[in-house]
Amino acid sequence: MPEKPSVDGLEATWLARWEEESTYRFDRGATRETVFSIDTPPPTVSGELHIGHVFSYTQGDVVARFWRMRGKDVFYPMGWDDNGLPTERRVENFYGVRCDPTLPYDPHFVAPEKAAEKKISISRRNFVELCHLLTAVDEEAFKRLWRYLGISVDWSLEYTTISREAQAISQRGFLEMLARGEVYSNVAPTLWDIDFRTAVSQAELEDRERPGTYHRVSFQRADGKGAIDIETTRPEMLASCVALVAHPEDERFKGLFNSNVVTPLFKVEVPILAHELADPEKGSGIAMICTFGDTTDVTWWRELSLPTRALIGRDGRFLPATFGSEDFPSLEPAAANALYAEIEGRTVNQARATIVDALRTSGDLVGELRQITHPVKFYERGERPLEIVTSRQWFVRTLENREALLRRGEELHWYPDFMKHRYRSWVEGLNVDWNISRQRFFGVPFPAWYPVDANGEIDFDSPIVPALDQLPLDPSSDVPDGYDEAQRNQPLGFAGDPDVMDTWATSSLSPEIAGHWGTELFEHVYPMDLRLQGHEIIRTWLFSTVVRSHLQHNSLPFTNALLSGWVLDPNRKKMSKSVGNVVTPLPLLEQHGADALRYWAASGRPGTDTAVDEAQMKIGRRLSIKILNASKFVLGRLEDTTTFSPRDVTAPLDRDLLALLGELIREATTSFEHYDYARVLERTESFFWSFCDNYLELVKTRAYGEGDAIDTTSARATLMIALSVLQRLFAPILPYVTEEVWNWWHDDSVHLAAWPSVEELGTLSVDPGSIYRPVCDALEAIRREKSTAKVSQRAQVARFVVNAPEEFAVALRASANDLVAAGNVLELVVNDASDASFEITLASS
RNA sequence: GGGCGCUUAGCUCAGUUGGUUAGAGCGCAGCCUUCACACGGCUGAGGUCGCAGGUUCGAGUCCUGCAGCGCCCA
Repeated sequence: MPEKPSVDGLEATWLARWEEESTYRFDRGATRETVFSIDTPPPTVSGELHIGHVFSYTQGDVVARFWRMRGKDVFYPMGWDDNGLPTERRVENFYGVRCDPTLPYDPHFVAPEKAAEKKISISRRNFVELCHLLTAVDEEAFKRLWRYLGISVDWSLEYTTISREAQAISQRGFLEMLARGEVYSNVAPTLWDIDFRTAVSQAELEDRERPGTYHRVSFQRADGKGAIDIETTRPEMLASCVALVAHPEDERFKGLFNSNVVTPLFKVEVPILAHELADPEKGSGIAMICTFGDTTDVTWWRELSLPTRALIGRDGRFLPATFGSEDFPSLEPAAANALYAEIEGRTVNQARATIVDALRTSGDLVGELRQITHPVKFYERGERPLEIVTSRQWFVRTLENREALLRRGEELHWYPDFMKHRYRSWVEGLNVDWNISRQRFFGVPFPAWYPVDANGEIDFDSPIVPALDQLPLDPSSDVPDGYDEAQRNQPLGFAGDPDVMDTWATSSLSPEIAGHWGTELFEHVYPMDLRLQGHEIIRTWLFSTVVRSHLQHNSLPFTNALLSGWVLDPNRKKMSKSVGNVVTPLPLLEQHGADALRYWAASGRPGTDTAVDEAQMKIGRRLSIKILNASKFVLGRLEDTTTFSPRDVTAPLDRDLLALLGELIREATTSFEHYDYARVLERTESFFWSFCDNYLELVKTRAYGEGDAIDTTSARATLMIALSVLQRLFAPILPYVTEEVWNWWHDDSVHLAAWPSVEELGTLSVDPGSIYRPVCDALEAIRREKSTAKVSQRAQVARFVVNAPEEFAVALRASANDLVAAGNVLELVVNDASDASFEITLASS
């Protein structure tokens, strides 16, 4: 035990020890009954360490540590989500490169130290190599942070989502879904980011308020009986207009349904149709349907069985089209083609200017333009509005499983419970199947090839798939059975699937990847006991994991979901890179210590957003120091700490302290079982301060001074027992300081010690608090008197008269010696009275 | 537009099934250099529990409506 204990430097000491002794190693021989398995988010290793990580992972670690002390074999792995677009983005910016899949591999390529102004184009393989290189570096940085924080994962269970095993598992999952018909490929309207040149899923959408302009455009009725005005923010889509639509109950348009109008400029005859999604309040109450201006267009197109006249290409520019053809009818093809020639190959904005000019010239633009603000759909990582592009994609059937997925949501235990609404409203709002293919590079390839017919056409409807034992594979370099490499992309040969899986398609298998699906281990850890994650990824990670487990195993992937809140900046504002208020954890860790940051994180209740609060960290640090000092005081003068038992606790005050401690244990245990770690901290902390301020003060003379041997033993035994319990109650939250003080009197780790139980306190037969509380009240009265008189707390009290009701009086008489010693009281008089009152006479100094 | 959460002391938050004078920490003020702890201790001041109704012997807690803030979904 150090002369002057300090919380500084505990991390280095104990990290090394835990590593050396494999304190947190999972017992692979454990059975399902004794295992507590945790599915923790594989963080995106973007190189940016975030205080939000500290917050959320600490909350999970606290829970893991509790279950470990409860005697569970805790399966607590850690993974890194290194595949996918965020990594590609980081590699592009970090090295100043861009992937060009048409380039050949350069085995001698060395990435520049610093990104140049102009991006270098490199081959797909070179690009993927850089992704591996950089994520390995980033993962080390994350790992250091995790370890410093004291996260008790078993690092031998570390995984990455781009590893060969993760790829094999992802590909197996895909092939089994394909075999069961749960995944299909289709050419369909797809949400498309024109900058990233990839499809994105509904889960990756976000609405952003953007200014827009309503253009009122006039459509002539085909029967020549006048015109219909529509309002649109996307006049450039006019060439792909396939219908007008109004609400079925809208009296203004009821008589016009199923009659035709002619589009201005392109002169295409289109019907007026009815659909509930048409909003009578919006614009002129009647809208044009184009293929495809937004997701509502897709719904209308599908539900009203409209033709496809898609014109936006993968680069966001207008595709070639010939009016007067079967697909693009027109009453005046020559004029339509002449105008279309001006927008073909142009961007959306350029085309808009052209079309608006033409409408103005033709007189079909009615009235003034009207500025509005409206929600526009963006890819969450994107900078320009999404377009809807028709392309071939793989989809997982989520829509037809909607009801079953809703039931899974009900089956899951949510902490906090109200978070289930997030899941439910998301599932209820699904309107397209889950698109899992991405036209990108650093991801898990689809394990499929397609036959190429004699004309060189690819037959996407008959994929050639490998056997499971051939996984993982890459169809762009591996060859299907029965073919050879020379037949790649040749007539009567084969073509590999060019896409990679969405990153959620991989991380949705985190239980399978972490638990090594296909081995016996998986049977011992799946379904996981606990999923831990932030609430912002309910619709992505949680939802997709539930989908995959439901389809693959007909089960929930985990029994309980613990949702952590957001971390807000010190001013309670959302942190974002663009605002520049993102807090990095390392300086805070170094300044306040890991236990202090954990204290702050554990104060945030499940699901509750919490601001970065250095004051709170300082309180955590102060608590840690107090634990050091109190432990030192209790243990410091005893040579033997092993001989005390609850049977030695005989004094009424001591028995009552243990009774109160028993209540604390009961509450802490129940709270932890319901993942309410914040309450455990609050109650334990409060008990501990009272223990230090009151109990220690009351018994220090009896325990360590001259006195009656039996009473001394009773006090010492109580101190030992209480200290042991308190150190263990704090251990999940403050692992460093508790390990330090535990080590002063134990050989084993506190983190492997048994969670405190009421049984270890023995039989007490005391009404909890019936003695301790009145005695504390009396002690506080003495302190108040001395404080008011502005004298030292050590000042002598000549006479202390307590007028007390019977029970109060009994309590005081039972611990009169302690009270007299702690208050430095010369004469204590306890009188029976109906109401409690104190008379304190200080000794003259 | 539908839904969820929050609103309690200057600040951050507890308040479990309705039950005495509503709690904690920080901050503030005063005091104590005390033999575990000055990276400390003791004591104190400070609240018409967002607003308006209702149920009840009794409401911070239950019900209805409203307002503000935040979020989810469309």
